[in-house]
Amino acid sequence: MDKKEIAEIFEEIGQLLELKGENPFRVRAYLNAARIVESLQDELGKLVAENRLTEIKGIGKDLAAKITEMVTTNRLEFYEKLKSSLPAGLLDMLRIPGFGPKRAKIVFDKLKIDSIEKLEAACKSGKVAALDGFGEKSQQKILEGIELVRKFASRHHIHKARAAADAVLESLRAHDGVIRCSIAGSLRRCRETIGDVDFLVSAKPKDAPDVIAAFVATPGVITVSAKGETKASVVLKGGIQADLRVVADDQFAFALNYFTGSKEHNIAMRARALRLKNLSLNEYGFSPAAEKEKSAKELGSSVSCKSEPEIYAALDLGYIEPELREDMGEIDAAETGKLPKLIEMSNLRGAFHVHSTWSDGIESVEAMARAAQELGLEYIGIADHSKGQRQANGLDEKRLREQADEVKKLNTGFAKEGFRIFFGTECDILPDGTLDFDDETLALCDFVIAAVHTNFNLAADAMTARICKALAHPRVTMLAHPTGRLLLEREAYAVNMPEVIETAARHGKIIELNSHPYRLDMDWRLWKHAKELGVKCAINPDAHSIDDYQSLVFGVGIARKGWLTKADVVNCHHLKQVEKTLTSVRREHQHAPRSTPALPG
DNA sequence: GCCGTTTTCGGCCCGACTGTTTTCAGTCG
Repeated sequence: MDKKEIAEIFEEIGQLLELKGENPFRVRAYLNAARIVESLQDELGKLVAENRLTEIKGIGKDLAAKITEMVTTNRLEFYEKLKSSLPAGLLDMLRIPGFGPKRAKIVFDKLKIDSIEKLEAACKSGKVAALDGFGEKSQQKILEGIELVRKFASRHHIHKARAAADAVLESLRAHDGVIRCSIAGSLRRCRETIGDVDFLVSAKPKDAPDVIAAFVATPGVITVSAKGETKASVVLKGGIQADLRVVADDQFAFALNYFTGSKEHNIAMRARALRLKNLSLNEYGFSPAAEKEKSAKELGSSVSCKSEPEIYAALDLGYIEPELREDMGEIDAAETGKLPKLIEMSNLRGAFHVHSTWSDGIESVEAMARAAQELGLEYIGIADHSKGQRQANGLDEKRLREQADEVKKLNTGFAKEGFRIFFGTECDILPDGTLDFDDETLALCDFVIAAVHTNFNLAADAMTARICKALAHPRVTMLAHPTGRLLLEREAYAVNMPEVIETAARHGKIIELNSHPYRLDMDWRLWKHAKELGVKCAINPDAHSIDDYQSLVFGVGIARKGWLTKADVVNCHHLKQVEKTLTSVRREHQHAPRSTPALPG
């Protein structure tokens, strides 16, 4: 079993134990282990062989034995027994908002309900309301929750959440009672997909009810799920859950930090406050750990912080950017001054992977170039589809030559303006790992982006070999959307990304960050891995229209999550440097051809 | 189940809101 499978099993064990009413700390240990295993950099087999699992914080003797069992035997007896002791549908029911493990256990014990369907039927017949601890309202809420699960099963793409959030934020800012306001939560941390949107407002206590009232009445709010004096929850159009918290202005920094999360980061911060300063930290401030019954809410913070940097400073830490707050080493780095200087939108000097009307884009090459120029970029890389993409009007050899001529002509004009169009292609990687153009044709290009657009259903091994073979091709400069474009689920594919990254490192190739606006979560830890191996990344928009350049923002967000700096991202470099990089990738391989990995079978 | 300048037991982060019950448990973030 690999890390991901083992992580999933630990996660499920955590939920199953919770359903059984087990010790919550035992539950947490499993959920924690799931996170740890998934983000391990070292090879699991190696750790097992060297008996080093228990060196990992959070993995003790018991969990190490379970991991070893899974790695060596491909199964886990404990898990199988546990799983067979409970009906599978119980886990499914936990997706219903407001319906947790305790209630799931009650309806199962009392009514033998083990699926969402049965739960729905029991609610409709009034059986759930009759249970101890339940009532009419609970029953109604469960029904509404089931409705929501069905309607909006998935998380929301960041760009959709951002658009919805910006509208709400604007109306909050316009409110007279609002002193400061901000987005918090995973949206502020730039996750690619967002479960719900968190808003934070500071206001005088007398204004709070009015701010809450205005929030729940914001256009775009379809239902109000909770409304109190300092907190409200609503569902926005499109099914995006949104929460608002109102705090006093001297609590704003603490609340912003708290609600930005992640939960894991918060836990680590609180533990640090206790350990180092004997202070308890919550969303209202710091308070002496001894004064447990009187929190910072009543007393005010014992250390005043007007902004987030001051909170980190109070704990002897440098400021940690929201994107890094995942408890993945950022606190240690902040303590020792090792936090990287993350890239900013303004660091981007160019954008590769730009389409035009030559294939399936909706603007001419010149229009895309002009738009990029207006964004302040120094260059773009045109990369239209290759001939295999018939439906996308992919270019054959003849048209590619014609397009090369057009770009050449445009460049004579642009050169006077200090702008450059690099000429390239988004060349299909065929199922066997060969490319859609021959070497002679590819030689027309300044750069070549290799991309998988067909045969998505290959097994992960075969897909990995296919991509690695293409990466080893001397003419290939970079890899496009490495786990597929997920706008349509069918364009996603299984692939062993660490191996792809290692191959890119070996051959000095660039990997495109998942800057496409329509992707689901990609594991940003991969980019930390790429950085460690010295792989250059590219923040590309995969732009088919001028609007698509907006997606560069998301690419920057992902780059920040991967702790990438300007040096790690090729299109943060200036024109001359990029020119050199592209030529050197080609030249290196002319002189030193490398063997290509064999395809399995 | 993990962890340990209290080292093999007893802690483990903290608070708001809801619904139900009348003092609190469950859920969520």
